[in-house]
Amino acid sequence: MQSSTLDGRLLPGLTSSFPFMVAPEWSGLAIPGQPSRFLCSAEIYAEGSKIRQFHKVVSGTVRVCRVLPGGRRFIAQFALPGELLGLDGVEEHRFSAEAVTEVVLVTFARKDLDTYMDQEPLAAQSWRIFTLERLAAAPDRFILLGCRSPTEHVAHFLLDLVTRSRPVCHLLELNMSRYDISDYLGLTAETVSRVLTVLRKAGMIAIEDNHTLHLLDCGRLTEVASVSSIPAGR
Amino acid sequence: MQSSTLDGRLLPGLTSSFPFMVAPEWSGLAIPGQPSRFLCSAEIYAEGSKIRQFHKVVSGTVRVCRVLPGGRRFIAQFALPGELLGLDGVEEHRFSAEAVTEVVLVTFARKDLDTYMDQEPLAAQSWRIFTLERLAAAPDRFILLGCRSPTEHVAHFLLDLVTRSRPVCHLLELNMSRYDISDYLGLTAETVSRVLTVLRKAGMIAIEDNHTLHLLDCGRLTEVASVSSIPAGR
DNA sequence: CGGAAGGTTGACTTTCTTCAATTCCTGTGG
DNA sequence: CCACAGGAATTGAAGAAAGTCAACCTTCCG
Repeated sequence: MQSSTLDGRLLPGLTSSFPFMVAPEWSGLAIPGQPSRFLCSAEIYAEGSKIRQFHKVVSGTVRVCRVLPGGRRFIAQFALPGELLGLDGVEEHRFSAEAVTEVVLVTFARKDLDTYMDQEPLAAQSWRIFTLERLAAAPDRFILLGCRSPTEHVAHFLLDLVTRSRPVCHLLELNMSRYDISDYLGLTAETVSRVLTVLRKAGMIAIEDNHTLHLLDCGRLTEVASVSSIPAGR
Repeated sequence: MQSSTLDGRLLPGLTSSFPFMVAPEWSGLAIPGQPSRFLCSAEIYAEGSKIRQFHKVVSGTVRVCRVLPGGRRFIAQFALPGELLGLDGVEEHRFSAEAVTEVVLVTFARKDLDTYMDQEPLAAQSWRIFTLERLAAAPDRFILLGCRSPTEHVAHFLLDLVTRSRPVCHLLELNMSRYDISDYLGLTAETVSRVLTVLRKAGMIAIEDNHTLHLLDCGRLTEVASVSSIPAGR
């Protein structure tokens, strides 16, 4: 899904399963020097701040979120190792980004993006692939948020996380709190907790501790995750 | 929002308030001949079909939708005049597109996109602006779908539609049915109807007929539309 | 004129949230 | 190393809100 072919050659693209690497066609845009480090809970950028850079997560987990007028918080994205961060706006950030764990990032200059891509056709192409994929992926989340049952939504979330994490075994490291998860899914922490309990009692997952899950039956989880198990609507 | 400057010159971009026009830097990619016409309810493309083209709406309204496993339908997008259509996938369409009214489209070849943009820096840049804007806009809908109250969501929908329609007066032509609206907002038609009644009784809108609304008090509508009027959640 | 589809309204049910109480971790200091 | 404190997580009971079902009304088109 992530890579595409050009002249029969594999295009690594901007995001990659090797988070610590920057593809050669992008290295010219990376800001030189050591990757930047953020402690747990540190703010990476603030909502409303001018966008000067974007980042690639080397290690750790980042939450991209906003506090809504009523005081409620919504998390737009969890950025995992290998994924990009900081494209949540055109001129200024429309969300803030915070480190869920300790985080290491490589940084790219945003203002040089256009001139850089005019000179680097490979970079321009991998950027187009990346944006098109992301654009095409957004409606899936629309569906989850719109036609969600909490169970479907949580199950999908777990499968999504384990797919995006490198070790595709049954182990799932949940770095974020239940509150983070609920603010990402548009639910309450209580509901998330209840759903996890149901899934555990049904034997689909095992909860080693609050931040370590085992996905015991991915087949059944996938079934549960497929939207609209029951409801009618319309 | 739509246009950006390059060398002090205004970049019209790919989408524009003049739906019948194709910006000069894009004309080379447009498939020559008459714009294509679709009757009301006609299918423009099918879910799962290979993506060969994308379109710009000249006139009419298009719904981009998918029928979910349980039989429920979800509408990912309403494409209005001047807006683009057919970017709902990388290799194949992940949604189908249907004409809500009679629809006229101009068509672009998808396979020539990469080579074309390598030759046309202006086209490449307006494409980047477009995709970045769309990418940055997606989270707003996440919030609406996730933290929605039906009232907030419907009010926002009305304001969004009237903004995207040319005549920015208080008149709003609703081409789609209540079912379309509900499938777009992740609600039921009954709920949409109830909310409209509430807004009407509160004097914020007037319902001339089922497809013609007057937004009488956009200020108050905007207030209502701002997410999280009341709820706590976390 | 009549029928079918779309739209509205009402009563009822289900579901999630809310509020509250309890338990479980984690990290800190004695 | 253990005790303790504070936050995180779970669980339960009650309440609110949207969905479901059903009836009725309206509009549009043959």
